[in-house]
Amino acid sequence: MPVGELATHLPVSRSAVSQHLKVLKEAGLVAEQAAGTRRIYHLNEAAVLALRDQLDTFWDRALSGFQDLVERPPEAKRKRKGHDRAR
Amino acid sequence: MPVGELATHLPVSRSAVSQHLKVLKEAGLVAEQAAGTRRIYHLNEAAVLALRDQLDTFWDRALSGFQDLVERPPEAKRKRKGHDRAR
DNA sequence: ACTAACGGTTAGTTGATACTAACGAATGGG
DNA sequence: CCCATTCGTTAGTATCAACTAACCGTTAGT
Repeated sequence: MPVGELATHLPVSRSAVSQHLKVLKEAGLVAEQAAGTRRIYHLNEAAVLALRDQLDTFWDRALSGFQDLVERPPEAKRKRKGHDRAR
Repeated sequence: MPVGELATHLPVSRSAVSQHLKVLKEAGLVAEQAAGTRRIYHLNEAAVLALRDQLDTFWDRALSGFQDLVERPPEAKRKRKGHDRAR
């Protein structure tokens, strides 16, 4: 999606959008293609999913670490429920 | 764990820890018990897990929303893998 | 060449966050 | 009562994220 169009959907200026997209691009979460004067941005879905996985791992470790810290008897283990996309 | 002890494990001042704990308490993520001059803080595990769930839901929606936005053909659905605590 | 459209970049502003040092209230022991 | 310990709170400081307006380079049509 082009920057300008993207910005029409958001409550901020086109310039702000441009700046955010720059950060996202540098992080590898979006990719950009030039089309004339337009810059078409695409989500890098694999990277976003990887980010999610990393956050998931972070949470797993954090919760595991907290469990150690308070030295409580371990509760019955609870598997994370699966999440299907509801569409 | 008492505030002062907690602070010895962290790279910030005791006062900073106290301030953070206040925010966490107000958010319901920790609970406090007075023991003399000491304040013993406990994690509110249920609340932390609920927060994680909410973040999880947020991500589900965000990813679902992004999928709509780019109007790509839906990929084969991938169930989230289960996470067992490795301990 | 001129013009319009697009978007990256810069400078400036604002508000939030995180920190430290210091103060003082509360607790408990001698 | 005095003293030491603990910790919440305040004031001040620094950093950073997020924003806007403006500028200007690039592209493409006439």
